[in-house]
Order: sequence, then C-alpha cells, then structure tokens
Amino acid sequence: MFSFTEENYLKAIYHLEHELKGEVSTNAIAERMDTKPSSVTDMVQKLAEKNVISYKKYKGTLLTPTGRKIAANVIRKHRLWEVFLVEKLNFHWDEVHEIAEQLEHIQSEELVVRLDKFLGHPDFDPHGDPIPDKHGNVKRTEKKLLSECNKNQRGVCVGVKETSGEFLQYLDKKKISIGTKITVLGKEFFDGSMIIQVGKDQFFISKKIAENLYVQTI
Amino acid sequence: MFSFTEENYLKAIYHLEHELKGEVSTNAIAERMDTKPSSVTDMVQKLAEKNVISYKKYKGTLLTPTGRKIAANVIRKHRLWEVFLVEKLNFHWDEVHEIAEQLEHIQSEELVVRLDKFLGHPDFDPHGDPIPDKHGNVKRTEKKLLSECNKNQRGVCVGVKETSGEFLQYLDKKKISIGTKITVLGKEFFDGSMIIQVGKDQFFISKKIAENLYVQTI
DNA sequence: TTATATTTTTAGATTAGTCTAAAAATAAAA
DNA sequence: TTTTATTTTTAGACTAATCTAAAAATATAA
Repeated sequence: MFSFTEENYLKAIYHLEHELKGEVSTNAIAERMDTKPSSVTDMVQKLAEKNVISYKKYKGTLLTPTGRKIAANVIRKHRLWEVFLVEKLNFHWDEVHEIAEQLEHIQSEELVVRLDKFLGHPDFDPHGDPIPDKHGNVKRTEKKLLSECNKNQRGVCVGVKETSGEFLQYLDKKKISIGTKITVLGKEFFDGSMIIQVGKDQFFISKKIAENLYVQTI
Repeated sequence: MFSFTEENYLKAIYHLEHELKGEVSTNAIAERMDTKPSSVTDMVQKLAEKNVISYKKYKGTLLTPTGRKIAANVIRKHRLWEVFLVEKLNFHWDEVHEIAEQLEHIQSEELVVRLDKFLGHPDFDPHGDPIPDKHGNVKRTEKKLLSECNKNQRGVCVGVKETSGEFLQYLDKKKISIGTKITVLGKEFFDGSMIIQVGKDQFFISKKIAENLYVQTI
C-alpha cells in the first residue's frame, strides 16, 4: 500500500507536527529525512495525491486523519519491536533504534497483534515513549524528569535522558529499569539530591541522576 | 551492501542450483522470481560484476563461494524467523512464509545471533527444513517421507508435504509436530498402512498420512 | 516599500529495477 | 545439415526516489 519511503515521510511529518505544533515546512522535513527540499516537494505532492497529507504550495503540510493513523501504526510497530529487542533479546536501550527502523516496515496486521500479546501489551517502549494503540491513539502523558518531582510523589520510570554505559550500569546496580516504581521520600533544596524508594530499598541519589531519569507520575 | 532484490535473486539461485544440480538458466530464475528473462539478464550481469555469481552469456549462472554464503545467510534468517513466529507467536506452519520473506532482509548480525540464542539454536524450521549455521553450512540430511521408512526405524518429524487445515488438525490431535520422535512398529505391505509409536501412544496410520509426513531418520 | 535573503518549487538528469519488442545465440527436429 | 523452435540478450522505455541548478514565491531588512 505505502512504500517503505512513504511510511518514513509520514512518520517524520507526524513527529514534526507535534514538535512544531502546526504545519510542517518542506525544509523541516528535508532536514529530518536527511534529503533535499526538492525531493520533499515531489514526495509531499505524491502523498497529498493519496490523501494522507494536506498540502498547499509554499504553505507546508499537515497529516490527514488517515495519514496520522498510518504514521501512528508505523510508530506502534517501531516501539513494540524495541520492547521485543530489549525484553526478549536482551539488547540495551541504546542499541535498538536502527534495527527497529527496519522492523517497523514489516507488513502484517496479525504479526503486530501477536507481537503485542507476546510482549504483554506494553504501554511504553524502552526509552519511555508511549506505544500508540491499534487505533493510533497515544497516551500523551508528558513524561517528566525525576528531578522535577517533589516529596512523596510516585512515578514509573519510563526512560532516560543520558544513555552512557556508566549511567546505565549505575541504574542496573540500583535495580532501576523501565517500569520500576520510584517514590520520592525526601528532597534537598540546597543541591537537588533526593532520598528515593525503589522496591524495598531506600537510598540517596544526586541531582545529576535525578536529572537524567524520566518518570511518569502516578 | 546487497539490496532486498539482490538478496532475493541470490536466494532463488541458491535453491535452483540444488534443485537442478548444476548451472541455473535465465529462464529458470525468471520463472522462480515471477519476472521476465530480460530483467534476469540485467540482474545476473550486475551480480556477476559484484563477484557473487559466475555468469557466462547463454550458459547460465552459478553462485561463487561468497554468493553462496550470502544466500545461505538470508535463508538462515528466514528459517530462524519462521521458528520465532511459530514457537513464540503461535502462528501456524502455513501462515509464516510471507512474513519471513520480509523479516529475512533485516540487516543486523547481532540480531541474528541473539534471535538464534533466544530460540535455543534450532536446527530445523517449522517445515522441517534445515537452518544453515552462521558460516552458511547446512546439515543436508535428506529428509524422507515416513512412508519410505521400514519396520523398527525411528525418525524425527521435520515437516509436512500437505499443509491443509484438516491434515494439520489431525496431526495436532495425534500430538505430532516438528521434533516429535516417531517409531515404525509395523508396516502393512498390502496398503502401506503403519502402526507407529508417538511418545507413549501407539496407533494406526494410513498410507496417505505416512506419505505426507517428512522425517529425518535417527 | 523597495531590496535582499530565504524558502520552496520546477525542470531536467540519474539510478535501480522492471518491462516490451526485436535481434542473436543455442537447441531440437526434419 | 539445414530449418524451425526455444532461449537468451540487447535496445529502448517506464516508474520511484533521488539529485543539481535555476526560477518563483515568500519573508526579512533597510
């Protein structure tokens, strides 16, 4: 139905629409896709023809509801495969993107249904980004940094900002991973350090740690 | 390195080389790939240029060792993914080919290593075809039909010839699937029927059943 | 508000993979 | 061994996606 390339354009426009909160310019797409503006013009004209984006010359583009659904589905597949790669094949968070970029284009409705079930219907990918549901709807619950949380708040770890090996190893040691529930027991205003609870353990973390952990408050 | 299309050509030539036990003609490739001979000529010239096949005008082609290795690796991925789809996602044997045709082209050495490990280093795919190892070597243990076995022979079920729903349901009922060990307890020369042992059960099967089950004798 | 800079589009070319139609080589039959 | 049939290759054209270079539209600045 839609080519590999067309799907990638739709995905890029989807992301840019949210980042820019409005029409997406030809140049913005070209930069994101690492291609030339003239190529983008050709493609958006083709996509407009297929009614997946609305496009007015010189005015930028917006996804149509159909286009948004297609894009969300590609993103759904991308994130489900990332969960698979991390949870089942033990890849690290920062190794899976390129592979998922390929897997997201595999065509099979049934495959997605079964993969989703196999993974236990996950809501977030290993980077903490929400996985769109089968209708293309996304739980757009803004993730925030642990450092922005206050005393007695609780959150689920949904991702990291920093992805260095040292940091990931630190988290491993502290048994913090995606899905881990964290409670802020105390916060020091002087240096931003915190006392947090993870499972049955309570321990101290520096501001630097708290600034690199994304949580979704609950 | 090699495109989706080039990989498919190499795979087709690999299979045809074994089926025809020698050079593969342009027409044979065209028929297998569902394309025109003129397109095949263009492609084999390109592949010869890249040293993955040897090609003499009007004389057909053969894989070079490099080409054979690439083809075997694509087939390895295809069959590993088929195992994944059947064993982990509970697809049926006859539903997985099309999806595996796509998955076989995903590029990532590490992915194959981990998938193989995750699946427990399987030797056969759900159709009973052997999975080439990482060097491209295949255990070319000719599978044979159960009907060709004699009294007291033992074999591992490695595949089916017939793939109708009724037949697969029959096998399910009798608890026969890939990897199941079968012993021929008796064989009736008059009608080719057999008494076989499967696990602790012993039962009668008709010639028709025995003619549609592939086993590898052990 | 006119001049300048930026963005976007058009025109024409390129590459991979395919096709049709016709020519050339090989194989089979008389 | 000629003739006929089949197979294979070449030549030229098409589509999708890209590019460069130049033109047109829009935005910015003097």
